[in-house]
Amino acid sequence: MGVKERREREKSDTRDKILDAARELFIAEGYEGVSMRKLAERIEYSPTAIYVHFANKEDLFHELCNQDFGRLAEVFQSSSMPLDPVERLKQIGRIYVEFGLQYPNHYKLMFMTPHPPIPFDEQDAEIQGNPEVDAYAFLKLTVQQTIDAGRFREELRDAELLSQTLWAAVHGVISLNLAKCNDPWVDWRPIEERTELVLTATLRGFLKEET
Amino acid sequence: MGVKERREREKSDTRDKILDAARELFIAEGYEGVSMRKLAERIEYSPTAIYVHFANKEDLFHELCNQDFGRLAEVFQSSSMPLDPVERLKQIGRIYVEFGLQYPNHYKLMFMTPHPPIPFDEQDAEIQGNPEVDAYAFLKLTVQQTIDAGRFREELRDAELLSQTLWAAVHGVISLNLAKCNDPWVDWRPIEERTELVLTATLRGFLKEET
DNA sequence: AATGTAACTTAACTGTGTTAAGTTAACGAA
DNA sequence: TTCGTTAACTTAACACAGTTAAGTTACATT
Repeated sequence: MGVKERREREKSDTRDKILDAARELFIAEGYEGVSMRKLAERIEYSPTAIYVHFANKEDLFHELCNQDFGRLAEVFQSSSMPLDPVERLKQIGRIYVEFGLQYPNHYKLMFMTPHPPIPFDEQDAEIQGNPEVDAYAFLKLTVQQTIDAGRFREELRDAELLSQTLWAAVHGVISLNLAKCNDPWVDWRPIEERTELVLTATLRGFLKEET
Repeated sequence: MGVKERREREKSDTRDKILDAARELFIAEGYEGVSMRKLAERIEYSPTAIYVHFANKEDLFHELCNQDFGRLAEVFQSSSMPLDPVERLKQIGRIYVEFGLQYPNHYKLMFMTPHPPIPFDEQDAEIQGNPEVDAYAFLKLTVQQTIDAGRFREELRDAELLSQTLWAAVHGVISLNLAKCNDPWVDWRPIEERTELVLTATLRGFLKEET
C-alpha cells in the first residue's frame, strides 16, 4: 500500500498551494478583487482545478478565515495573562488590537468583509467553544471568570452579551482605524490611547465599585 | 429661453430616477448584488443610458453615499435631543446604530471600506466642523458640552479623544453586526441590547460619579 | 429646411463564477 | 500484461457582469 497515502498527500499539497496563493491574493486585492482565474493562473493550474478542492469561491474563503481564526486563538494562548480577571480582559483587548494592526488584511478578511451565511461543518464543531483554539470562546471564558469572581455589577450576568459588547468596543477601535485612519476629516488620536480608553471605560462601566 | 432649463430639468429627472431606483436596489441587494442591467431594467432604460449620468457603478454609489453623509447629519439635527448631555450622547449612539441598520450598504461604504485619503474640495470645507451638516462635529460638540457641564472625570478633557472612543464603541456594535450577524459561530444577543450596554458602560466609565 | 446637439440604444468587448464533458495517468484485479 | 476504475485535472462553454464604440433619434437653433 502507501499509494493511497501518497495520492492523498499530493492532493493536499496542491490544496495547500491553492490556499497559500488565495491568502496572498485576498489580502492584496480583497474578496471581490480576486477571481478564480487569477488565482488559477498564479498557481499554474486551470481555473476549474480549484473546484476539485473547494466547492466554490466562498468555501475557499471560509477555509482561509478558519485558519486565521486559529492563529488569533494561538496568539491569545501563547500570551502571558495577568492573574486579575479584569486585567486579563484588558490584556485580551490589547492583544486583539495588536493583532489587527499586525495583520490588517487578515483582520479585514476576518471581521470587516460581509459575507453570506456559511453552513456549519464537522470541523467547525470541534473548534467552537474550545478556548484553546476558539478566540471568542477564550474571551467568553474570561468574562465568565470575571462574573464568577463577583467583579461585575449584579445585573450583568450574561457572559455572552458582555463578551459581544466588549468585543464590539475593541473591534470598533481597530476597524475604524483600518478603514478611516487616512481620512483627513478626523484629527485622529493615537490608536493606543483610543484602545486604552475604550477598555478602561467599558470595563469600568461593567464593574461594581469605583476605582 | 426656458428651453435649456426644461432640458436640464428633464435630465436631472431621469438622473434622480436612476438614483432612487439604485438606492432601493442597493439597500435590498447590496453593492455586488445590483447590476447595471438590473438597475436599467427597473427604470425601463437601456443599461448604457446610466453612463450618460454617471461615470460608472462606483460613481453612482458614491453619489448615494454623499447624500447619506448629509442625511446622517440631518437625522441628528431633526431628532429631539434630551436636555441632559449624557442622555444626549446616548441618543446620538442609538440613532447612529439605527442609521447603520436602516442603510447597511451605505454604512458599509461610508465606514467599513478602507480607502486612500480623499482630496479635500471646497464643498467639504463648508461642511466640516459645522454640527448642523457634519455628524462628527455634532458628536464632538455634544461631548464638549458634557465636559463643560463637569460630568466627565477630571482626567478626561480631550473632546476629540472621547468622541473617537465613543464613536468606535458604537461603530463596533453596528459594523460587527453588519459583517457577522449571519455567522453561526456566535450566539448573537439582540443588537438593541448590545447597543444599550456599550453606551451605558462606556459613558459610565467616562462619568465622575456612580449612578 | 438644414445643422448640431445630446439623450438614449444596439451590439460588442472583456472578464466573472461555475459546470458538463473529456483527457490522462496511475492504481488494483483478471 | 491487459483491462476497467478512479480521480485529478483540462477544455469549452454558459450565463452573467461592467463598460464602451458606434449608431439612432428627437428636437432646439440657425
